[in-house]
Amino acid sequence: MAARKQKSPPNPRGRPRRSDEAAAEERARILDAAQALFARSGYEGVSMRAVADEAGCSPAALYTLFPNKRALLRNIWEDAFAALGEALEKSVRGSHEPVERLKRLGRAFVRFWLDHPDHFRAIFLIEDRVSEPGDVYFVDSSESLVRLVRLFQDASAEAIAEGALKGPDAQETVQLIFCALHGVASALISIPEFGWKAPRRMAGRMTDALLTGLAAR
Amino acid sequence: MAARKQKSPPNPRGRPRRSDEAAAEERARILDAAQALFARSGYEGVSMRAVADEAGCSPAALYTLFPNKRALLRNIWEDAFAALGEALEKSVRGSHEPVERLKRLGRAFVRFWLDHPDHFRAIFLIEDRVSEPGDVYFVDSSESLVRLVRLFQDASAEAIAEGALKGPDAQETVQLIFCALHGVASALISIPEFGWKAPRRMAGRMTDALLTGLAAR
DNA sequence: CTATTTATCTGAACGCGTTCAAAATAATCA
DNA sequence: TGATTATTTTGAACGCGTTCAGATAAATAG
Repeated sequence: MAARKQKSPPNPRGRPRRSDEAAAEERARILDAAQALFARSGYEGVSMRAVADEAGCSPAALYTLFPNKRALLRNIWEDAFAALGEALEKSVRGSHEPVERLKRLGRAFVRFWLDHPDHFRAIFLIEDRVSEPGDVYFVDSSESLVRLVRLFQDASAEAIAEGALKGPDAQETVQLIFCALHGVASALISIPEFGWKAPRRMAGRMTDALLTGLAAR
Repeated sequence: MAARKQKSPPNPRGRPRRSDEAAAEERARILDAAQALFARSGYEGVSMRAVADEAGCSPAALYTLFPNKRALLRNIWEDAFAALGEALEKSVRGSHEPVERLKRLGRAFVRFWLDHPDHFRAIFLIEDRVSEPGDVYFVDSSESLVRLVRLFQDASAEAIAEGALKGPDAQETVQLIFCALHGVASALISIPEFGWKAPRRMAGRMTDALLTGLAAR
């Protein structure tokens, strides 16, 4: 306990480290700049040089607060996850039967990404997103993401508890559903020329079939 | 008919265009160089400058034969698709029941990408893969890819014909299966820290559940 | 005040994919 | 032969993400 500031020598020499508040403020200014650029010109509009210009500092200065561009962009993802979470919650509002809830969540999940393909691309379709040692893990980086996953988890657990889905494992069930939905969004967005039969109906068909299968196994 | 060389004036002035054979040969040399570099040091080892060095020309010269880096890398994908096709064919060799065949195809499909994550990343997890006007479409760019998709299509059509899957649409059925499998591979590869319950069992669970659902609907 | 120490910031550089004007090349025409 | 013309090749440049040695800034110590 009291791990922070464990050792603060009473007379620090040299320039003092910038205060947490100052750092947070600067970080916020930079993130706002990035947000503005992303909104204005999409992912490719957000270059480190442009962000630095917008924030009024040198490109190199960004690297004192963020290890790399992806860390900087996490902020934008957080906003997207928050919006997705809202859309998901709205989709199940007033609906109580867990399997029906899962179906609605699935459709809303895919619809959200189809409506925000730039965000999906920036988040999932970039190779160097894979975590590096010392990096904050993707799935732990967003409060909203964690909460959003819980919507699926809760509905699955309930469905299993009342026998509407055959578990035994709620976690595995959730992961199957998530993979399938992610696959629909990913394939539709990243292979648009595939000749998809009914893009906007795909999520519904997928959840219906998968949940039927998970109920019967 | 006879659309090629329709108009070749008898006395062309200026330096003659390089022959088709010469162009093909040069293309092959460049692709070999790229192949070697990819095998040696993965995706990030394949830079246009490195390829040019290996092929003995200037980086700019590459752009007379390929519109961009991705077009150049399509060759490597083609090889991956060919290998995947072989793996898929091997997985259903000696198996005739169409639903069982689909299950085997599904498992083999995901297993292949999990065994070749670098290829998967290079092909699917890069944002600028999205086709541009005038570009050869991704799905049409590979003979092997087309043939591989047909394995799924044939099995699905058979399954529907004999009532083991409820269509009505074979194409849509295939697309659902493909999305689900792509989702499993994509999620497992691009979000390794998710805490997957049983990565290597996922594909089997997915195809079992999905096909059960598609049979019952 | 100056010297010292530490933290922060920046300009220059690297390799990257890509573009383009200019150079080199290879043919025909006179 | 040299002039002309079309094609290929290239060197230099752009903006990109990122790194790093050195400049600058802000505190204490004397």
